[in-house]
Amino acid sequence: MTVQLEGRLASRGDTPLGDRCGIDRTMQLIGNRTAMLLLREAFHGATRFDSLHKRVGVTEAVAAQRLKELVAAGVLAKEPYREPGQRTRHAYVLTEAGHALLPVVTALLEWGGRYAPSPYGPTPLAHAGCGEPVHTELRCEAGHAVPEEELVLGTPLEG
Amino acid sequence: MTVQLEGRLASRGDTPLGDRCGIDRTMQLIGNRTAMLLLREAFHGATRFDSLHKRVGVTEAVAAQRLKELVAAGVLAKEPYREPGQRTRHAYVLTEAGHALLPVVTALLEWGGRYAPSPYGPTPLAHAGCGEPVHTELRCEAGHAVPEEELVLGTPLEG
DNA sequence: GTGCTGACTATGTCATCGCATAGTCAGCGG
DNA sequence: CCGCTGACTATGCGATGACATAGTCAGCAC
Repeated sequence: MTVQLEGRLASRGDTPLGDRCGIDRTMQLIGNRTAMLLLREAFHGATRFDSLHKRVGVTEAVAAQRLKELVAAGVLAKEPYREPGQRTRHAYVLTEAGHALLPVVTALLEWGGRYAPSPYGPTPLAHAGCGEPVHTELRCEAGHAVPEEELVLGTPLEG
Repeated sequence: MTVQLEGRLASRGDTPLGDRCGIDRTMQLIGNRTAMLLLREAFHGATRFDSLHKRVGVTEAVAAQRLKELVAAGVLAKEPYREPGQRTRHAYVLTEAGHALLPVVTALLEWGGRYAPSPYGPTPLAHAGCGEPVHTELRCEAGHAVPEEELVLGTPLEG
């Protein structure tokens, strides 16, 4: 019923993990509502400050602050671009680390659609190739779907 | 390079999504560091208040508050139990909605291990069945791995 | 060089989240 | 019924995050 633990983790008693844990570090970097919503819009293809702040629905000050943090975290990069007849502007684009956050974003989206339903209903994800619904799930490199009770957590401190 | 949008979402201009978005609702319910860390410990099998608050490393007041919120959100349930020779206590156990958060937690863990590295190294996930490393990824119901550029987002407001 | 627009920055205020310390409360052992 | 322990609750304070309003700044159009 719970994740299996290995090595030092298995008998850590009640000592806190602190920043040994990747969840903690991730949440400290990008674990707030506004950052996630900015990422959502980045995945939707929004790149301009104006568009991002309006679509997320926060004030410019907050958007500027969060975007600065996301750039500092290496999740977004500021790239100069110029449209014809326009001055040079900066686009916020997802870095590799940013793109790697897609499972986080989709997992939050799926869960919210199912367990925090709204009058608007869930937002379905689909595969462009075959049209089938898409889910965020655990798979091992051998291709097996991994249910919770078959998940083993190693410890980073040994070996 | 970005998620493809369908229907009303495709041309929403710069209007905010607000709580039409499952990401937003999820983040409002459980989108803070302490809640995620409490869930981490719940997945590790911790059920008792004392254990949870110590392992997460927050004060009792904060743990009590967050646990109350998680119970209200339907993610944890308080269940009475009695050990022999002990008085009745309450265990915090994951509900079905709570278990459904596993992909969120593992996605955060994986990302942190890779892109917010610590001196302790990443925490590897493995499949108990075959020993292979496990990843949180997007799959369609036909079994295809879905890369970002093949992901289509529907809109909840039509049909 | 004036105006316009996109992209911020500044200020002030309020709510939320965290910490630290201290207090409460229930019930079993003695 | 006294004390201990686990599980909270209360209070006070500082940091963070949000909002609203207003100001700045760069550069192209004219």
